[in-house]
Amino acid sequence: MARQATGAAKREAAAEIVRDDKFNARRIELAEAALETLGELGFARTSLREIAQNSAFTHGVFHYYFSDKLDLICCCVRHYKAKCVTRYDEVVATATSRDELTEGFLAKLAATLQNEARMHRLWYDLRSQAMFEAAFRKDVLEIDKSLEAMIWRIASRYAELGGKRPASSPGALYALFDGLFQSALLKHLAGDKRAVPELLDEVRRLLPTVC
Amino acid sequence: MARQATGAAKREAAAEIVRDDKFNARRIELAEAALETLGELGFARTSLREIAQNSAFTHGVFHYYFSDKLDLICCCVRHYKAKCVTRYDEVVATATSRDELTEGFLAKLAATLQNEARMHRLWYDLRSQAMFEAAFRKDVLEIDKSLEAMIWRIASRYAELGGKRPASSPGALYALFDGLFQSALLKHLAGDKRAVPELLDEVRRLLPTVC
DNA sequence: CCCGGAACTTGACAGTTGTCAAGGAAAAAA
DNA sequence: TTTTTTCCTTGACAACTGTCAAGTTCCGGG
Repeated sequence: MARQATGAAKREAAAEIVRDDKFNARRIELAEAALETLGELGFARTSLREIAQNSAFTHGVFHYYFSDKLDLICCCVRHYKAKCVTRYDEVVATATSRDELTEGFLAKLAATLQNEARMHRLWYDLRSQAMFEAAFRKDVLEIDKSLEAMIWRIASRYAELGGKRPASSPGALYALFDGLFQSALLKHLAGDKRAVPELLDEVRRLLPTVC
Repeated sequence: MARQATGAAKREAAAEIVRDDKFNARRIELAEAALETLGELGFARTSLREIAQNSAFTHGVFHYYFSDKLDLICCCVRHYKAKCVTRYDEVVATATSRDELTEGFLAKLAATLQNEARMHRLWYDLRSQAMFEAAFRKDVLEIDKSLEAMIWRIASRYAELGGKRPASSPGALYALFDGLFQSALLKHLAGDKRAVPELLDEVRRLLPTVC
């Protein structure tokens, strides 16, 4: 009897896990669809109906899987993070010289700026929203910290390959690169063709002086 | 007859100028009122009616003086600029040593972060909006350039007082300080008491290394 | 096969939005 | 004063918003 009960309980628990997994998988599907529209229109102009229309889902589904709009967008932000934070890790892991690391980093940087401009402007948009909407802050601050760590890994490795140590704090380094990227992104979106090469030049010049 | 016509034309032109001045003055009054609500709620959550309710005006006036919502907000941004860009000029003009400049700069920086957090989060919000809304780009890029020049004036003076030259480009310097400020602002708004002192420490440490 | 619940659709709701037009008040011109 | 122009208020409009509840479809367990 006890065994049976345990068996039933186990099966039930397993079923619940499966259900939860399915539930979460669907949430991520929906979040990914939402990110498309958010990246296109920005937070201010994006409505749930617009998201639904630009996707294969109806607007009701979003309310089945998310308690409200903020919940959906928080999920989007968290999902975005996972993709973003490991972008340069391969370059860091495989580079065997300062030059190799520099060129690998710059190549990815340029590709990101050109091919994923929409996702990144959304990131800056949501980070600004976090200054108004407390519900976003926890996730945004966490992502910011992850990005800072990502930059720090690059800088540390770069310094290591030159037998040095980074010359400034993780916070300052991240501020520098993030500021440069943000500025270049805006110029790029404004149609300035020099934005990308100028960013690359600037970073190329800066790397040896900060690490 | 010719004299009369000229006189009449002159008088008419003068009247038109007066009318324009009054018109522009009113626009700025309205923009200033709008900035209050925008700073409180952010771009996404601010409606014309909300702006009107938080001010002494009715919502119709805004449509009398502005062609549409974007026109109003562009005017707000432009007006904001004028206030912002000269913030540190007095310190730069009066400081007679590196220490004096440093302390004056840091004092103003801390005061800005604490007392004008709302206006500055609005600036970051609108700069992000410019990545989506082309109508904002021209003004935003122009302000960004003015801010870069403002930082450059500080750095140049700081370097000059030490008999040196700034060690990096205006763009990189602005990116660095802007990035640090943005990050500190977010932390400050999130209730992190260490945000302000940490920003000051970081800037104090950084200034001698970049100039 | 059937049935119960999960997954999803649809339509409606109350409230808000930007915009505009008709009209009144106030000021300037005559 | 009267007339005309400027300035502003008010109310209405259609469209859109987030939310929800009633109903439908689908699927797995019994």
